[in-house]
Amino acid sequence: MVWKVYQKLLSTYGKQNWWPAETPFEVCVGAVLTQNTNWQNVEKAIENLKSHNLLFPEKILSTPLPLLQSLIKPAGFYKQKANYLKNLSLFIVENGGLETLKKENLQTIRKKLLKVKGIGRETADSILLYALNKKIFVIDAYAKRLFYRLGITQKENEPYENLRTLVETEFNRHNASIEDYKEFHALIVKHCKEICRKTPDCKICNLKTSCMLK
DNA sequence: ATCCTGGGCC
DNA sequence: GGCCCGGGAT
Repeated sequence: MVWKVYQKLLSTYGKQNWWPAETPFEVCVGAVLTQNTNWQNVEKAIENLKSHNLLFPEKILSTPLPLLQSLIKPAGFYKQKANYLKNLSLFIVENGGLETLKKENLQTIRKKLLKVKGIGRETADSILLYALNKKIFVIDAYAKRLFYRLGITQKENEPYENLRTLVETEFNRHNASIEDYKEFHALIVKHCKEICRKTPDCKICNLKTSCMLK
């Protein structure tokens, strides 16, 4: 079922080629800044950091907190997120940088990431998949909503790990690649932003034949 | 007025 | 489980 949804979304929208970023560290920063925030506003914050040449963990650490806060203000929740960015940057530096961290086992990195204050499951898995190229699926509010509406899940607030396991089990049965993991999450975001919104636009939805909403 | 690719804290 | 954080676009 989940695999068919992926195929349908892929043929509808085509490849998304996520994550939009120039470096793995930019992915990490974006993953934190986009927490409960429109990506449009995240782009403004990232542009501010770029124009000050701060998109490096060491630079984030040496930036005075008030300046960091003001630069990321467009992304909202700027006081907590400034601290989150410093926590994450410190973690990366202490682990010898992203390239070194990448060599470690997925579950080892995930456990360590989740101990960083400000890095929850979705943010950790986004970093693992898109910055460290690890095979793990990212669940977000869109995926929860979409799967519930399609009838794949019964509860609207199905626990994160249940959904992740659901997708990964089926994807592995189909010998899915890391690219498939990346594309599916990106496609879910695109579909839910444009069609399967809070108030869905079912008339123009390509998934409606297999959707419980109809 | 509502919504946005959540997470921490109680 | 509920509440708070928050600017920007619509």
